[in-house]
Amino acid sequence: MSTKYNQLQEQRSHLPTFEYKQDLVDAIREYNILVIIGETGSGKTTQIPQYIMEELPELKKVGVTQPRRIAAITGKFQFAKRVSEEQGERLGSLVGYNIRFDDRTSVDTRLVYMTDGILLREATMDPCLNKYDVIVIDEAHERTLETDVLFGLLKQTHRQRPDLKILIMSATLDVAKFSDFFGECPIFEIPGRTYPVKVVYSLDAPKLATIKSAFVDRAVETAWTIHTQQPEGDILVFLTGQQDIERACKAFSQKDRDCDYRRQVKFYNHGDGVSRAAVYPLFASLETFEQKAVFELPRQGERKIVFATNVAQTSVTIPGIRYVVDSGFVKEKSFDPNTGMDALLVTEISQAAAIQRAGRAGRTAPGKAYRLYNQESFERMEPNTIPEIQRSSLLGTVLALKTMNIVDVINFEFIDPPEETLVKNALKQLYLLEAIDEEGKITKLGVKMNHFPLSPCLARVLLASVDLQCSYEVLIITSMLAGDMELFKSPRKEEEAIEAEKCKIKLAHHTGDHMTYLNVWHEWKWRGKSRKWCKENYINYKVLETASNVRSQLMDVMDKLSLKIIKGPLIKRKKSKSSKRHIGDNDHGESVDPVPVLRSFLTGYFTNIANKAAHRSVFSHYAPDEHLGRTSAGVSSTALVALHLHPLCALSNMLDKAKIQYSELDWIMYTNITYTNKAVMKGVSKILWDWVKQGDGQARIRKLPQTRLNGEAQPSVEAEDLQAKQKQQAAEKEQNNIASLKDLEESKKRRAEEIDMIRQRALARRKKE
DNA sequence: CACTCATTT
Repeated sequence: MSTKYNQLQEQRSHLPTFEYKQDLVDAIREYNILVIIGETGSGKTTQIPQYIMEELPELKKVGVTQPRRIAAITGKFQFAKRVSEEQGERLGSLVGYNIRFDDRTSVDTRLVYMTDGILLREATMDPCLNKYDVIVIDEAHERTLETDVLFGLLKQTHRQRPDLKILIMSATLDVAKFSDFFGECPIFEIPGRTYPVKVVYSLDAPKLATIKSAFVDRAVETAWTIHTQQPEGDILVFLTGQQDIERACKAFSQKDRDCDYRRQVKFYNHGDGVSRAAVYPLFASLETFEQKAVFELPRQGERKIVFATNVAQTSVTIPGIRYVVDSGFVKEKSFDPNTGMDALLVTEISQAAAIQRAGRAGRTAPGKAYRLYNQESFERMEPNTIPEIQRSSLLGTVLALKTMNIVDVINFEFIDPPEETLVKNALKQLYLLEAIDEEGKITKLGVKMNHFPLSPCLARVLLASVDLQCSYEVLIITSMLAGDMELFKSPRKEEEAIEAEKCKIKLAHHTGDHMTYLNVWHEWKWRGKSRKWCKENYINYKVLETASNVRSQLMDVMDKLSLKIIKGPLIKRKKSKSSKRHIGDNDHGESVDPVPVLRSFLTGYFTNIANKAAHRSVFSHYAPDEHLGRTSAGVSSTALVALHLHPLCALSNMLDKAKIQYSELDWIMYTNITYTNKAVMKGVSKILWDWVKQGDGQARIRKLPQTRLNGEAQPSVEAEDLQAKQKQQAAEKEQNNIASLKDLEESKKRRAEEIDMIRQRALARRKKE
């Protein structure tokens, strides 16, 4: 061990941080808040926490956060393990890590690496973080939602516990902002170790906007030019999504097949003979084994060309990349508080992202980055990517803050405050879910909801299911929905696609997706949780595997809160001639009654209901009044936008295969909605209007105007007048509701305009400083 | 016939 230990110590002394060890230690001793700029390859993540342990014994417990688990486990989990070895200890004793489903710490652990989500959760329970003497926020430049909330909390904590050492570690982006936020604290800079990257701009593309329609083809062309004219080194091409990538891979492979390498490849030094291209797609939803190939070395005489999404920008590092092709675009999600929907749009990247993408070419040797846009376009880009907190639903965040008794959430000290409407939207939703009261204070129910690692809506559903006596079933469905990953695969080969459709139909429940999920779970369990069965039925094993983990975690929480897990009532299937066991049936030919299950879901999603148009497979959102989803013109925009079923929905499938008729559909509830080029619903089940009427959700909606959800002063007389007026309007609207749905056809044009407006707004939000 | 980038408790 001692030889290895000595070797490791020797290696440590060659890292760029080593030179600054004493200065760093002095700075940490002197200042309680410090910003550290550490470039890639400086060794900051592994070394600085160790310096604290070695030189500052009075600081007993050190917590270091990372934005992703992948960093804590695979690639860089090595760092928890590595640091342990460097300290001559076993992982989990002196040095450990704590991520969801995997806590590797003990009472003796001094240094713990964790995800920022874990620390945020701990902070909700103990805002002063009394357990720790040092908190290190690593990769702060990534500005995850969790990091941003932690910033605000740490600033508060600092006032109450000035002795807590706070270290903000970031790559060289926007650090003055961090220092300003933490009272102009000192900034410490450590150089990194990367190779120079030459940036090559496209000369014939005047504006980024003009290449938007053609960037895939242009990216393929550029990559091909590099492949045929540049010396050795692999190529990484940044595109936006699975479809782009698959198209690009196909086009590039075709060129590769058509090419006479001996004649056409100008610059060639892969040894002897003819070179070939090894083309790989890379995106997060790719199966693990498919992803693995990307990280293997190319065969002799081959050049690796990887077409990737943004995963390759931050989450994974591919060895051997010397050329980067940057399309200049990214698919970005942004939550629109006016409609309550996520927009997923192809948008221009920021300068910071462009720089980061280019940097991927210089990890192993000097490299080149080809931008498909010109320098002027680069200069006109936003300097930084809009932080996640300004384009996400803040439902969970606001619930967490309310749990910490922060009533005035609007004025919480965010480093980059989100738009007020974003916070207000979350406040209203939380009130409707009964998580906060009229005064904006957390309710008992809200406290319970916050215990669950779920979106507040799903947590509410789970709690409702306990009262409705079907928590066993709802727990399963909730676990499957929590990850929002695709359960059913959609293979690209035609024969396979047909097979996959058949499987989906076989597993489908007539009420829609929620019960279908339950069917899938039961079948999977029936088959001994087999991976083979998943493969044969075109089901994502990963989804069921994580659902299984989530389920046991949720069960622990339910136990702690003394919530009962109750099996729902069964219904007897009508006698059929065949003795074959039906999907979802038990051994006695009984199946789960869908009614209590769906009513539980409606408790959390009663605002997500829609009604089908007369003769088309299009739905119209039901907005009981303008408090949810309203535009400044006072028109409920969601109500005007046509909602579509996602092609993977059970109902959509059954409609296609004529298993059910359009006329059988009336009201539906959805758990998820996203704009791409239209509004698409996922997680859709049939419901009855009676259930909506019987719930107390509608009454709460009417009470909204008299609430003070951010702890504002008493409502004025004027507001009460407004409330009375709105009450009347709501009643009128209720009556006109059915009639107004018939106007759907007429409002088709307006809807198209609305969609356009919403997209414009999403883009404008990006543009806004 | 049209489909969701990336994270995480």
